[in-house]
Amino acid sequence: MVRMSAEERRESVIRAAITEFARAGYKGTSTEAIARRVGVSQPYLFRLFPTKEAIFLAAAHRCLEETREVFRKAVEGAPPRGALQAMAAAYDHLIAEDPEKLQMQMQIYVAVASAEAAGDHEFGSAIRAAWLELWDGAHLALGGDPAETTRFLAKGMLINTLVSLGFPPDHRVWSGF
Amino acid sequence: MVRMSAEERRESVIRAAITEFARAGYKGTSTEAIARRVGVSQPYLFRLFPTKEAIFLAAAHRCLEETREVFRKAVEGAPPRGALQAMAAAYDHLIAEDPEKLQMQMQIYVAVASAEAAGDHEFGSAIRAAWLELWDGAHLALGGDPAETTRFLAKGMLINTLVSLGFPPDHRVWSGF
DNA sequence: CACCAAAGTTAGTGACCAATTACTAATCAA
DNA sequence: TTGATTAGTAATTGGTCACTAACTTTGGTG
Repeated sequence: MVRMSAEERRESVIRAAITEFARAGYKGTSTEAIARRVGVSQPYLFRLFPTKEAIFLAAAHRCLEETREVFRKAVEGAPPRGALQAMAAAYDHLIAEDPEKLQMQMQIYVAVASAEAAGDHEFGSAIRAAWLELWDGAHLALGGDPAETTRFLAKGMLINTLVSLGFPPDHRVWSGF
Repeated sequence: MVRMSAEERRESVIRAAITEFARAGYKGTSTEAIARRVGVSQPYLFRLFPTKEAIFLAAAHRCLEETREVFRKAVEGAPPRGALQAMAAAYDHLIAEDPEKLQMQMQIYVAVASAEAAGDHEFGSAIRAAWLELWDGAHLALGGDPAETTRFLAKGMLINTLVSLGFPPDHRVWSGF
C-alpha cells in the first residue's frame, strides 16, 4: 500500500475518473470502479470529495482545461497565420493518442443536458464557463472571425461524434476532412 | 384504463422512451419513468420489449430515421441547388421546435461508445448503419462532395453540442452560424 | 520513542432498479 | 354465453450503488 498526501490522491482520483467517466458516463460509472482504478477503497473517495458529482465536476474541468492547453501549445509553436493548421493537427493527434479526452467531452455535454433537465443549473453554468474559455481561445487564435471559429469547432464536434460512434479511420465518413 | 393493441402500445413506448432517454440518457432513465409516461405498469414494458436495451435501440432507430426524414422532406421541397440552405433551415427548425431529437442524438452517440467499451459491438454496428444512412442522405443531397457533406454535418454536431450545453440562442457562441 | 494527525479500511444502510412470476380483466369469435 | 386470446397489473426478487460510521495503520516530529 502506497501512502500519498490527500492532494496527490485527489489528483489520481481525477485521472482515474476521467478514464472511467469517459467510457461509461456519469450514471454508468460507479465510484467503486474509480476507486479500484486508483487503488484505494471506495469509501475513501468520499474523504477526498464530498459527492460523486464533485468528482465528475473536477474531472470535467480538468478535461476541458487540458484540451484548451493542447490548443494553446499548438498555436504557440506555430508560424504566424498557421494557427488553423496547427490546431487541426493537434486535434488529429488527439483522435489517435487521446480519444479518451474526446469521449469525456461528449459525456460532459450530455451530463450538462441531464443536470439542466433535472433542474440543476449550477453544473451547467460551471461547464459553460469552462467551454467558453475553449471557444474564446480558438476565436482569438483564429483571428477573431466568428465564422472561422465556428467552422473549426464544428469539425471538432463532428470528430468527437465519429470517434464516439466508433467509425474506423479509413471509413468514408472521414473522407471529407 | 385505455386498452390498445400491443403494436400501438409499442409505438407509445417508443415515443415516451425518446423523451425520457433524451433527457437522462440510457443509464439515467428508469423503465419506471418510461412506463409512467406511457401510462402503463412498469413490468408491462417487458411484454412489449425483451429488455431495456431493446427499448433504447428502438427509440434510437426511430430518432435517426425521423431526422433523416426531416432532411429528406426539406430537400424534396427545395429548388435545385438549394439543398444546403433547405437542410440548414430544417436544422434551425429542429433547434427551436424539437431539441429533444438533438439531445437524443447525443445520448445515442455516447451510448454507442459505452456499449463498445463494454464489449458489445452489436449495438454500435446497428447505430453506425443507421447513422450512415443519414450521412449518405446528406451526401447525395449536397451533390456528392465529401468536404461539403463534412462541413454540413459538422455544423450540425456543433449545434447538438451547443443545445446540450444549454447556450441561449443569443449567446456569442452562436454568432458564427 | 511516543504520540498524534492524517491516510486508509471494513462493515454496513437505505434507496433504487431491471426483470420475473403469477395473477386479473377485457375483447372477440363461434 | 362461453371459451380462448390478448392486454394489463401487483407483488417480489436479486442486485447495485452512493454514502456513513466506526475503527486501524502509518509516518513524521518534539
